[in-house]
Amino acid sequence: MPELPEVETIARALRIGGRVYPDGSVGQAVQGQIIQSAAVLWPRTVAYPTAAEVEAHLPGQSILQIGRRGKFLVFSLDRDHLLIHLRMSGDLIVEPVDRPLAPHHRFWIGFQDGLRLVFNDPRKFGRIWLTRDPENVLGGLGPEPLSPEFTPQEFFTRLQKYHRQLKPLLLDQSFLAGLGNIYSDEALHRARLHPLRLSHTLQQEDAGRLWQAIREVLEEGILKQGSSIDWVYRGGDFQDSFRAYQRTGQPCPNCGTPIERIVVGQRSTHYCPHCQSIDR
DNA sequence: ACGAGCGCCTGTCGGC
DNA sequence: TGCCGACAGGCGCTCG
Repeated sequence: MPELPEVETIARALRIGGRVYPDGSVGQAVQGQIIQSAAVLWPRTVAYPTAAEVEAHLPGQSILQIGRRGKFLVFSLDRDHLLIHLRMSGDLIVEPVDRPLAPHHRFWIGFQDGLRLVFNDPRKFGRIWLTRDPENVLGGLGPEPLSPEFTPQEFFTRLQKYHRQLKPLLLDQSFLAGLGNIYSDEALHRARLHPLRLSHTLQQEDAGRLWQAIREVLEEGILKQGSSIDWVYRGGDFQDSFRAYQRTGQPCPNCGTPIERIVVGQRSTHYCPHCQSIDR
């Protein structure tokens, strides 16, 4: 599920609790909990250091703070930082330790009061890191799109710097942290920019519209608690606000022209051929 | 400096 | 019904 709004939704739920899962149970907060045990069920889930070291180093540490950087969840512990990337199909679930382990559980942390935090990930693409310095992992990320440091002027300048198609550029986490396939298609549609338009051809006004559109779709996404699509229900409602993503053949909300689907960088890309013209 | 292709994985869906 | 390809919210790698 994981783009910025979904990861932010999960981070908030782990901080304050109250997330309702598909089975109707309600997840509790885990911020402040003391880790009692840790188990890695699929060793390749651990990107760094090793499954054995993760299991050895986590017990005894407290979860002081739960944050997000781009699509990474950041757990600040007494000594280390636990970083989790959900990739395509990962999710974090808080449940009682006496519940049987589900087939797609890859990693879990047990707490003193009988709860555990589980990393569930059917496709096994998700990764975790345990490191003293989170910058080792997060250092290459581009700006945080909802932060005050991300300004229209700075965005315009960096768009000029590259001669790249907008869609792959927006998906590049070193350019901007947090956008994925859904929110980049939605942002480009709202900004009325073609996904293959080259970044350096944007005028300041185009860049300003794109900057605004990115902030809008992310803020709306967070407000709606992310997008729920396909067979994995997540609880968010932003899918009801899609204007382009997965709307191939359906009318553009602006002009009625059928939305088209092309493949860019191996990813489905949805856009309105009328509103999002390739030439300015 | 770019974009394309592929691998990593499991599951769902539509067509035949 | 069963099989088979296309496709899925991500990203790191190689290759031109």
